[in-house]
Amino acid sequence: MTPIRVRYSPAPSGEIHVGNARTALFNWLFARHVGGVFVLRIEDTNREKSTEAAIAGVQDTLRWLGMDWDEGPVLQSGLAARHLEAVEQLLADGRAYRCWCTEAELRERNEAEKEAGRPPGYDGHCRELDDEHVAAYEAEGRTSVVRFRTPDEGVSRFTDVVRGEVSVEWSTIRDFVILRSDGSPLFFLANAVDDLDMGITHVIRGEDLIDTTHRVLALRDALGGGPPPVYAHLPLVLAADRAKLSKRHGADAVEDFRSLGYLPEAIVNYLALLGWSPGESAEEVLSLDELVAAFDLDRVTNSAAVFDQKKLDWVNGEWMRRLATSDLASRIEPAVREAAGERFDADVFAHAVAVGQERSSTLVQLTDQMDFLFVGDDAFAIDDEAWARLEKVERVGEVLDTAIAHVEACEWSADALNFVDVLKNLGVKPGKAMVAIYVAVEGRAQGLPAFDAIWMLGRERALLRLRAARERLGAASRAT
RNA sequence: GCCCCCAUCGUCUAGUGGCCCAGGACGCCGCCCUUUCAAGGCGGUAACGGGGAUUCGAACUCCCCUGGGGGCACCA
Repeated sequence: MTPIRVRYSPAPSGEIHVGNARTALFNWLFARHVGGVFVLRIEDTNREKSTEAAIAGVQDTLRWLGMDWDEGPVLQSGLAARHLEAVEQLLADGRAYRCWCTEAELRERNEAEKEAGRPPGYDGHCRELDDEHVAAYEAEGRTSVVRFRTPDEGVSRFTDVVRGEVSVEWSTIRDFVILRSDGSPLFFLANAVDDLDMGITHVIRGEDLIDTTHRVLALRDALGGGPPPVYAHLPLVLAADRAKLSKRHGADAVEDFRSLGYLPEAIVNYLALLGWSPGESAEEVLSLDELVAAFDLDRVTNSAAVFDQKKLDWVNGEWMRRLATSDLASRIEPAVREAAGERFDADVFAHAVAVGQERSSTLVQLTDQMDFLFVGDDAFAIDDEAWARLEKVERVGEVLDTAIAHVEACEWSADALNFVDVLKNLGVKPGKAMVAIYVAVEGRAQGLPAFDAIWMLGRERALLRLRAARERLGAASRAT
């Protein structure tokens, strides 16, 4: 039995888009599920659009998401000799021919085709050129490309695992270029040759490529390449407005979500749910291992899916809470340490992560919540909006006085610090009154639990902030 | 313009002729819990695009319409 082989073949022209990452994921999950081979192939035949940085970026992103590859990265540009050989073979067999038409000529005739109500595309002008014409073109100094001769009639069909029978009339597909005038191969050719040479058995990719399959399959056939691979065209990932997801919609690349504080576990989990489902009433929060075990091409959906960041937020929150606290801490420690500098305190940090873990849905949120701890007392600031909330608290002056008195006198532990009962005795609603404490101590109306915050800050620094707030309040009330 | 693909709650989806006056998840709304915000618990809102046909019976099969998406490059 031939081993199952799949490939993920991105074009290195930028960051990995989430839709693209989803394609990588489905290939990877499928390969791991069936014990096959996952090949990473970089489709860089378009040298102008490919960069070293992008090639490295693709690998970083894949690794960060938790996907590894068994072979590669194979750079398609390094396989040029073999591509050329295939072109020569097609030329010799009469399956392809040289075309000398200039860009201007093509454009002109294309317009004419449209006028005549026919589909635009190459008209076959150079199909049967005699030597005389060729010599004339060469004398003119023209350069040529190589075009593949597509059938004039008949139907091309293939069976897609998720789409079923897919077919198209050959008459609607014109002769297409497989070799540029500079001698470099195009996607169709390189794709067909490499899949053949690499023994790829399953091609899993986005639905936007479904129409190209006929051409690639015809090329493969002309090259004498045995039975075609199994095709599975995945539904597209769309933005909320049902258009193709792009930068215009905000975050669209995996790296964007990474810097927004999303966990790789969550991204991969969420992406798996886009175009695939684990089945009837099954748990949706799944680890990579669980996904591998559950994944099945048969359960791939066939209609486009809208990317919903709200659900990603939820999945991420689930993963934030699922992670061991120490693991979570290690993921943000470098950044917090760097921002804190001298003021960093390992014990305080550990405590902050522990109490922050269940109330944040992203790493950024978690980090932001503890910034009041590692900021210098002179740099500590309360924004206007938060201060307005404090001022609105009923009997806020008394609330702050009570807090100050309690913090000054109580035993030093997070439990003993709890002055909810004292506030009740004062006759104010703790739920409302505490807002003032949050603002005074943390600089914002919501954040880490207040008594933990005070404890982490230490008696001196907490009192400094509470007194400062009381003073500012006093000054304000005198002024009015 | 031509070609291809798709069509269940706002969103992701379950559903492959009777188990469905359609189930789950996110979101949203309400209540509870509560030191803020969350988290958590409980409950609620909400969908088979339209029209034909087949059938004893259609979300599921077929046809038409409509809608959405994709493709038609010397991009991949």
